[in-house]
Amino acid sequence: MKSEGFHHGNLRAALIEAARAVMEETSSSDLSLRDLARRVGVSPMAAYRHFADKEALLRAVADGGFGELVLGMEAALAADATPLARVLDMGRAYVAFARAHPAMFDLMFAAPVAGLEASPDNGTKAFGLLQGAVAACSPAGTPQGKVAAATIRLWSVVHGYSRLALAGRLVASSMTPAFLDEVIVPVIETLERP
Amino acid sequence: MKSEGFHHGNLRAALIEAARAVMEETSSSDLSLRDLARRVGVSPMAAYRHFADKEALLRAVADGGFGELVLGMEAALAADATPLARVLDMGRAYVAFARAHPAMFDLMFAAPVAGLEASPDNGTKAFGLLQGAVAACSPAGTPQGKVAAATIRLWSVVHGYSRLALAGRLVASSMTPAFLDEVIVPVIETLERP
DNA sequence: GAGGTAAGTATGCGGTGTAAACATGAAATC
DNA sequence: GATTTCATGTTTACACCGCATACTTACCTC
Repeated sequence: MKSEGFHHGNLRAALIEAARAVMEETSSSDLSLRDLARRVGVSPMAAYRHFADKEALLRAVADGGFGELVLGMEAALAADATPLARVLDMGRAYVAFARAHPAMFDLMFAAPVAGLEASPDNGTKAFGLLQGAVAACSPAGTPQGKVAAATIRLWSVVHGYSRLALAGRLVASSMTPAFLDEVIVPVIETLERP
Repeated sequence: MKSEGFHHGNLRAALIEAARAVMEETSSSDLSLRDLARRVGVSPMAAYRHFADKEALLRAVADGGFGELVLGMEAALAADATPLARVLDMGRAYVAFARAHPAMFDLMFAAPVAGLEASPDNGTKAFGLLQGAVAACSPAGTPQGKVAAATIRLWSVVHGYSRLALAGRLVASSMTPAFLDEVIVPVIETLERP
C-alpha cells in the first residue's frame, strides 16, 4: 500500500466522491467547493492542493461520470448477439444513464471542452465505443464518411432525447421505454442502408 | 403611448435586453443580477420589483430566445414548397440558431421547467411548429403515436447535434452544413415511411 | 536530528443572491 | 388642488461563494 496521504488520506478521491454524492442528493450540478470541503471535514482551501481551480475539480468529476457511462455501454455491447441489437442497447443505456444521473449528465456536457483531441478523455472513449458499434452495423465497404455521419446521427438522437427529457420538454407518455424505442429504432435502421 | 414608466422606463425590458447583450458578449449563460443592474444604471435590488428572483429573470430571457427561435423556424416554413423541404430547413434553422447564440441556447434548456402544460411558453410553440411540419410529411392516416415519435425523433436529432457541437464534442469536419445534412436527411426520410 | 517538501490551515478580498426597511414620485381620490 | 395610495427604486445588511497569499504541520530523506 502506498502512503495514502498524511493528513487526510487521499483527499482528491474524497472530494470527487463528495461531489458525486451532492449531485445525487440535490439532482443539481452546481456545487460549492466550500461545501465539499465541509463534508469531507477539511478547510475550504484544501481542495486547491489537488485541483487548480473549481473547474478542474468539476472536470475530474465529469470524467468519472463518463467512465461510468462507458461501463454501461460496454455492458450493453457484451449482452447482445447481433450488431443492431448491440447499438440499440447502447442507446438505451445512454438514455438510462442520463435519466438516472441527471446532474452528472449535465456536468459532463456543461462546459465546452477545449483541446480534446490532444488529450482524449472518457467522453471520447464513449464516442469510440459507439462508433465501433455503428461501424459493425454498416455493410462492408461503406465509406468512412457515411459511418461518421451515422455515428453522430445516432449519438445526436440519444443525446438530444436525454437532454429534452431532463429539461422537462417531454411529456410523460414520451418517456416510456417503448416510446424511446420508437424514437431510436428507425434511426438505427438507417445505419445498414446503402 | 402608455406611460412607459416613471423612474426608469420599462426596467423589465431593459434588464432582459441587458442579459441578452451580456450573453452575446461573453458567450456564456451565467450572468449576474448585480451586473445587469449596473449596466442598466439601477440599484442592485431594483430587479426584484419585476422578477421574483434570478431564475424568474432567466426564464423571461429564455422565453425571448424561444421567440426568436420560433421566428427562424417560421421563416424556414414559409421559404419552401414541399413538406420534406420545410422540415429540413426547420432543422437547419434550429441548429443555426444554437450555433449563432450558444449562450442563449444553453439558457433555454438549462433548468428543468415545471408545470409546462399548464402554461405553455414559446418553447412549446416551437415544438408545435415542428410537430405540424412533421405531420405534413406523414402519409394520410398515420396514427398519432407515430407522428409523435417522429416529431421527437427529429427534435432529438437536431437538439442533440446542437448540444454536442456546443459542448465541443464534434470535430470541425462534422460541423459543416453538408455533414449536418448527412446527419439529418436520413432521419427526415423515416418520417414518410409506413 | 536537520532540512526539505507535500498537504492542510488561516485570513482576507471582492463578488454574489436576496431579505428588510425605507424613500420617492405618479396617479387616484376627495 | 391637497391628500392618500401604491408601484417603483434605494439602502443596508447578511450569508455565501471562489480564490490569492501567507502560515503551519507532518512526513521523508540524509
